[in-house]
Amino acid sequence: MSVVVASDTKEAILDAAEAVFAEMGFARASIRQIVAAAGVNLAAIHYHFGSKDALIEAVFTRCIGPINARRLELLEALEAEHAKGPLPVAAVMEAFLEPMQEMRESKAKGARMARLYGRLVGESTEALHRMLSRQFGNVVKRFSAALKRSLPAVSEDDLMWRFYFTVGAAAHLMMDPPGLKKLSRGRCDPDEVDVALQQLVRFASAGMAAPSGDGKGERT
Amino acid sequence: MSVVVASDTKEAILDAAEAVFAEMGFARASIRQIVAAAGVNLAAIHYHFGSKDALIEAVFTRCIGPINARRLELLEALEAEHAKGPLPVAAVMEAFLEPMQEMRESKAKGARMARLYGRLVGESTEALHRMLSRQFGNVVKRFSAALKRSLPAVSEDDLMWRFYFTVGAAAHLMMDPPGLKKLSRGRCDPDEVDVALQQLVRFASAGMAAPSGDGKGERT
DNA sequence: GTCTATAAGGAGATAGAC
DNA sequence: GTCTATCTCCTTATAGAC
Repeated sequence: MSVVVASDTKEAILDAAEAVFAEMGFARASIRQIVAAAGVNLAAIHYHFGSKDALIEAVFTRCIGPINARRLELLEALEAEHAKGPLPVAAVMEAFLEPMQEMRESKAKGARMARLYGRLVGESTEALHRMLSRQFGNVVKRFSAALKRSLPAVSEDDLMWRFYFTVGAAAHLMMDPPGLKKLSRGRCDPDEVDVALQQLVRFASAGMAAPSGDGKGERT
Repeated sequence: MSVVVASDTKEAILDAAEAVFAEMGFARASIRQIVAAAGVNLAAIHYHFGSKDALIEAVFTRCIGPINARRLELLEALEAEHAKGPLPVAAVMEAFLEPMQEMRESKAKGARMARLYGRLVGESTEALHRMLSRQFGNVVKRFSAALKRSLPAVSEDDLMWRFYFTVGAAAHLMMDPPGLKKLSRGRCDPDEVDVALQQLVRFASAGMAAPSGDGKGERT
């Protein structure tokens, strides 16, 4: 009853590559480590993917695709729910941030994907940059429009800046959990994903809605 | 009148290493590229620093040290100025964020250091992590205390989370200027450092002062 | 302190048998 | 599709002359 698993070794390589890239970063990870982890032959990577760079792209797409799909799904549900009234900014931010964080809940694979996700932003070469633009273009467009609807008083440029800062905050959280744990001496634990998500949503929502300093009157 | 330049080649290596690391990342940069850029011999790096890892640490320290010193300086000036009244949160955030951004103003070296700074957070190995903790420990302690004074209504843990998110947003901005420029189709330019700083300070200040959701009533 | 020369190994990629 | 064997290149690091 084999419905075809699309080549067993190809999937094994992708799984192993995801783990190794997440742990080592793209540059330091070697294809020899990956094939060892996958239990396949060295030449298999070049047979199935052609090169290490192509493998990186494949892992990247497989990782980020479902997250972005889920983001758009949540946003659409949100827009349907609030078809008439205003779109709460916190809900929009949660639709963006939760799919990334919820991956961390399924312990093994989640943690790996989270680390990988952070690396994608951090270790940006020109090739990775082009991929990021391609993968995120639609998400950015859709969320920008939603945020514009949520916060009509904030200019489009301001929203763009703030959305970008939010991505940075989220990426930092994904990439570097030990940092916060150490600096807070254990009191703040990014591995408590629901707490982390709540903190991030609150921070980002407030940042998004910040007064635009067209005048000069900001007040704490 | 040589007042000793602390070994000419050592400085040349540090300068070149800073540039190469900033451009390539720590892992992909090779010491051969560095000695070529510095115009010194291959063996000089091992003579002066011992290993590539030690060179990374030296470059890191030289890069981050003045920034953190300036941060503390600005914070102390701020505390002196507001000895009695409350400490405006936006001013505290600016004291933290401006030294990093102002580096970018001196075009050549500034841009390199900014990129390097971003990489330090992004490309974190365990060794780099220990260094980050060491270099940032004092800064975090001092700014946490200041923020606590600025925002007595926000819990210490919340402040810690939010400070961490701010670091992520700033690092993202340092590391990945093309990302924002591309996504905004050129409208938002991180190379306009004063605009970028203003945007970041506003976003972070609002995020810092976000309502702590002790109850459940958040409102846009 | 600075150099040349080289050691010793890891990297990505490939040819060709099975 | 999978394997072995190997090619070629580049890496960090070091030994030892000057």
